[in-house]
Amino acid sequence: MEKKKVPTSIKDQQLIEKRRNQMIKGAVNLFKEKGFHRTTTREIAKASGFSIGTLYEYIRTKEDVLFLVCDSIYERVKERMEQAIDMEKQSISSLKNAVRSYFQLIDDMQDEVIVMYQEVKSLPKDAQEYVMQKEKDMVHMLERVIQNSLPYDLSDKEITLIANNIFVQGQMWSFRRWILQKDFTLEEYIEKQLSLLFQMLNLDEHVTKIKG
Amino acid sequence: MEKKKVPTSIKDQQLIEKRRNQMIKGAVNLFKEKGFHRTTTREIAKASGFSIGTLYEYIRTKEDVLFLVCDSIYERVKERMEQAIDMEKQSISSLKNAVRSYFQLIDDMQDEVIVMYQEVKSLPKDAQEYVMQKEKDMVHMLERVIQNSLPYDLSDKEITLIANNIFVQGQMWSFRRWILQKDFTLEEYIEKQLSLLFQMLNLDEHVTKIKG
Amino acid sequence: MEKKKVPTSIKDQQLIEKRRNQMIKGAVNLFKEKGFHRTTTREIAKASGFSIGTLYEYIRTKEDVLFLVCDSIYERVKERMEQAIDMEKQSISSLKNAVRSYFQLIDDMQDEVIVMYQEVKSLPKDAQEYVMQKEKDMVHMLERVIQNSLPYDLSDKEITLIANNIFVQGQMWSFRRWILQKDFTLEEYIEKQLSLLFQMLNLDEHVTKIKG
Amino acid sequence: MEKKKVPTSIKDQQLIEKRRNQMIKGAVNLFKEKGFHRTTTREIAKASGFSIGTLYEYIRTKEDVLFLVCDSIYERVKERMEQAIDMEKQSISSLKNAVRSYFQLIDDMQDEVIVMYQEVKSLPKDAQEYVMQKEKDMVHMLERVIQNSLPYDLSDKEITLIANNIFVQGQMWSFRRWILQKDFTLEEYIEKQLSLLFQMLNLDEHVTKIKG
DNA sequence: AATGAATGAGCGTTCATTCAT
DNA sequence: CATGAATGAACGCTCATTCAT
Repeated sequence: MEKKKVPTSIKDQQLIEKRRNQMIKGAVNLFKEKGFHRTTTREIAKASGFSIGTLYEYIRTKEDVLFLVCDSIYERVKERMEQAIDMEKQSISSLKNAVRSYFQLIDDMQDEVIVMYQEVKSLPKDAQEYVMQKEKDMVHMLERVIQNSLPYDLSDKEITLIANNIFVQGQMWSFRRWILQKDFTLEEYIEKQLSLLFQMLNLDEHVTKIKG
Repeated sequence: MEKKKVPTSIKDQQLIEKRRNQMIKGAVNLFKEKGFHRTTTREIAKASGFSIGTLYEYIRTKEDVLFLVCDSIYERVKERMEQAIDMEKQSISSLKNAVRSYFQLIDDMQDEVIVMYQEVKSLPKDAQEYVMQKEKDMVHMLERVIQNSLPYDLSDKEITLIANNIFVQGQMWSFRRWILQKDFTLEEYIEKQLSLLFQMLNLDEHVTKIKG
Repeated sequence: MEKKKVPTSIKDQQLIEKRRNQMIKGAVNLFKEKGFHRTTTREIAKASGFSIGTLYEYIRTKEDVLFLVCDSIYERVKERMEQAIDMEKQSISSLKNAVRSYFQLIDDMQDEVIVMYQEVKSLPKDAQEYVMQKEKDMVHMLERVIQNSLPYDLSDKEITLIANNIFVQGQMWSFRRWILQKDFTLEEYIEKQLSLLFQMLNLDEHVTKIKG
Repeated sequence: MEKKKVPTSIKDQQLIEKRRNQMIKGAVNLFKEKGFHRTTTREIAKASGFSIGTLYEYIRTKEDVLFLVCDSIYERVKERMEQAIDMEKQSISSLKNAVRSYFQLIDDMQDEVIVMYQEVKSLPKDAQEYVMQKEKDMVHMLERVIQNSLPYDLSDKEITLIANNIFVQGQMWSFRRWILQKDFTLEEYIEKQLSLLFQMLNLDEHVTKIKG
């Protein structure tokens, strides 16, 4: 898929990158604290370290900021997932590693994940679709890991479902932190979810069976 | 927990109830369509069938409307979950029924579920906690069903985790509809999730094992 | 032609009329001084005697104010022209009276005429057409007076041209005041223009010939 | 009258002239399309073929551009009027030629004439007076032609009035095009106006009397 | 108890102008 | 001389909230 471009009146590509990174950094913090709608463009400009006029040299609308933020989060998540998932030698343990890395990464980016999940709907339709596509790509990565790791075959639907479950269980660690993070450490959470997963997949040679 | 009260200047309790129901009905539709922030108080008043002045006789702030709406949705969800879960005779099949009913109900109230999950963060802190408590109550219900249905014992943590997983898999049917509902019918989704769940719980006598 | 309606959220028709008159009065003065573009909506609100919020209860856009102003000016001009032109007993002297009244009226409404002539182009297309139609109506009135007053026949084109000439000579008294009003009093201007007109129409029994 | 100078920080006179001509050319088209206020300095710079920074090396304010444009238009109009009016051998037919040329020229420069008449009011006071002076000069030229062409004497006031009428009838062809140019071709318009003029001046040996 | 006109703080956005490079 | 990134005052407009009737 084509990278969606946000128009700007600035010509220096490096400067665009630099300023937009400032912007994203500033905006994520604000969105996390008060949400997209309650954050003003002036606050974004200030948090980014430049004036409101300069902000608008690099975007057209406030929604562009949100898009830039979402896009950057996905990009970073995807990048890290790709690193974590070594597609060469796939085995049960590589599935385990992939899931672990994914959960780890969600934990690192908790705030970003929350921002994304609460604000994508504020994006204009086309940007929403673009972002959904990215999410589909990520679920797809999980699907492939599962498929390649299992010593037996599962139907596509089952794989899809399991991948989505894992994906959402990751996000859940962020957006249900108020209920989960008082009962579980990250490690516990990861190991318990993995244990359930492997139980489900009948791959429990490596983990204690839920019920003996 | 005490029912959270929204102050009003009106004395007649019946009238308050009536007007607030009009309000919730009108507002929920608007929130579904355009979200809380994009909906104006005038629109809410109009959709409720009275004037902006009257609206403000029954609430103090716009956020009160959101709270009323969220509260009402939770109430309805909880009510239906309670009906679905027959706590008397608990068995494996009653767990199955409970999960089925829960997924069914989420499907019925898709829009409402989305409204809730996208807008709670706009609630003032105290209302957020109130609503979170309700959600905890609901997860608790699931926990009890699981505990009472299983022919063996699981640790509290495992039960909590499984309950949360089920809970979120329900919500996922709503807020990931764009990815799930093109691949699955509701029935398929329910049965496949149940199948995975029972596999995980080693209760697969009733369902085909994922892998023989 | 249908009267173009400017939407408002106010229900009380009398109040609308009252507030809009305040608005028009305030706005004409400002437009006259600094032009439409240099006048801010806050200034209009202030000059109208109410807040910016109230201003926008009675209009949708700043351009609506301009339209209201233009419409009101035309309405007043047209009204006075209609009074001045007694269509019953048309004669040479009634033509004279009509022109005199028209010039008189332009003098009374100098500022308004200037506002109109400098700002109509700032109106949105549809409002421009509406206003042009009104102007055509007014030229038409002059055409009829000419036609009915003359003791002989003129071609339609000649009548159109003469009517337009008179019409513009009127306006010219306003928008070329800096060149005309230092050489002529209004009476002089009227009588001299009438004299030239009657010379042109060969109706000079009542006026001294330009050249004896 | 002294030529009004627009300050610049550039030394090279030829370059100034060159750049300003680029500027006028670009700006006039933009002003035609969208008016002075709706045109941005960036657009002017772009249309002129250089950067916004460079634009501001050759002017101090946006209004300077407008002045340069108006000045240039007046200059061109005046120049052509001077060519058209041969002051040597003045006769009735030279009056006719002068008027014809003037109308012709207005037709050629319709858009420019409209720009001028709609935007002069946006000029600063001193520039307005400068431009008004130019217009007085032009009316003066018409006055002299009339005076020198007539076989009899007219009072100064009569001459002034007739000159202004002619002048405005020319402009009218531009700014009332929506009403005139659907009924008249330019030739028709010229001949009919000339016919009325000569009737008025009792110079109708060459044209059919309006009424025999 | 119901109405709806009034308010004004505050929003997103623009654009003339400056000035370091 | 030329560039274009940076600035921020100012704009048009919205909408939650109040309060006189």
